[in-house]
Amino acid sequence: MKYWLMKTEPDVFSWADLEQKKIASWDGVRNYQARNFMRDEFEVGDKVLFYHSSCAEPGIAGIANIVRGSYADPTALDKNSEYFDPASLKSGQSRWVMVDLSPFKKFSKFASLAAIRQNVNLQSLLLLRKGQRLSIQPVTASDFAEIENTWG
DNA sequence: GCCAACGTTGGC
DNA sequence: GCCAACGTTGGC
Repeated sequence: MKYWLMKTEPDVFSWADLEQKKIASWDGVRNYQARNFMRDEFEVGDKVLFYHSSCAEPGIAGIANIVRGSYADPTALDKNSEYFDPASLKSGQSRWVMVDLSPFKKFSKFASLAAIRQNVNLQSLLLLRKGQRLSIQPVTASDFAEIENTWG
């Protein structure tokens, strides 16, 4: 089983939205590195730290489960979608993929970015690296355990 | 709203 | 294949 961190703007899609939907398609990823993680490495059962970004209090709200592996993201071909990708339409197929996930556990205490920063055991977390903008990041088993044990 | 740090695009 | 210009991310 692998561990990941996935960023989302809560104004667009939040942990509460995930709990309400039960199963959500993670569409709209338009970055090759992030796509390749989903396409090549994501497996059903992987665990995901659900991260709220670009908001008043950035941080991890809970843990989600991958319930379906990667498949074509159809929004790339949809002219009316904000995620429309002209290059995909031109080639006739979406070059982007998505996965499905479900809520697994809401954290008992929200793991704010500020609090994560202060944890001496999490200093190698990619999220804390300067200039790190990847919306999907791998997380080590030990970092995942530290986060779950501290805030889960 | 600012801006640093990236990623992508496109002319050459 | 280089690289300048441009666009995006995301914390603050």
